[in-house]
Amino acid sequence: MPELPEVETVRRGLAPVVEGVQITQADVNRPDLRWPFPERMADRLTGKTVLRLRRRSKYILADLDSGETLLIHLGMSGRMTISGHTVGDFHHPHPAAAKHDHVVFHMANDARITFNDSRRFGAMDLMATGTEADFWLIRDLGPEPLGNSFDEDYLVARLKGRNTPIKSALLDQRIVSGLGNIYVCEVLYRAGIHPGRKAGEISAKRIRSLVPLIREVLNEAIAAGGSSLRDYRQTDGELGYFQHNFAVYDQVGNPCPTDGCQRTIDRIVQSGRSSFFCPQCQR
DNA sequence: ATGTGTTCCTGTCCGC
DNA sequence: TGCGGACAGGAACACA
Repeated sequence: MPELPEVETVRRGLAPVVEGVQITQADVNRPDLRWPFPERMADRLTGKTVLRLRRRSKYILADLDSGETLLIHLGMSGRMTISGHTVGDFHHPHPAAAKHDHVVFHMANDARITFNDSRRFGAMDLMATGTEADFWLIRDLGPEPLGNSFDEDYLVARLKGRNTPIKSALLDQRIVSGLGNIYVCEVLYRAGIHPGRKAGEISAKRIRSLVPLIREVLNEAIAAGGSSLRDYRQTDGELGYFQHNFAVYDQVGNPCPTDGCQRTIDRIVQSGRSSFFCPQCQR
């Protein structure tokens, strides 16, 4: 589920609770998620202080005072929740252990961070801090969509001659990293581009228009605390609310929100994934 | 190299 | 209620 805005929301929720705080204990309740955990992961986390929480694409990076960085990917169903801390005048009590609580971080400030992932498409790994450029999970990622190296000229050059549908191209993390199914659908709606259109056949002008729209959609979603689908929550249990702003995602049969458009939102399947769009407004 | 389909896993929902 | 099938925020992998 989590795309860039959800991961950023999780990072922002966790940061004030864990930055500068020691991990007193790490419970690792199974040997793997999508891949095996790194050797002696619990030992390499225990007693270490989290210096800083960063984000790269859909990865949360926790820099430790041991010189290692913990990488966390939430996959489709990964969740991180905080308990044992106080927000305003509300104290979040520790809940009972739940099914699929795979890793639990006990912090020196009595907060507890629980990683729960029913589908186990998530991942955790450790790398030497500062070696992102070479690290297998990070090295092939394209630019951050909210960063300076992602711009109109880059996207035009990158999509030139590509035969793949624009929907697939924007989901390709090597081209731009952080978008997922929801936000690609929303971006293409705002750009008026049909998801099935071949990337290389779209005019440079229309490709250029995608760049500010990608930034706009992601920034709006971050401001809304991400999208809460099914039971996704922010770290403090609050719901994000960007899902109320979906124009097309999961809106099959609902009216197109464009003024004067009489059509309803349609769905097609592209490489096994749903694309939602307005057949009138997106060409 | 590029494009496409499959696969990992669990949970939920919908029709019968 | 039960059962089967479709579908779900990701992305590596195998194969044409």
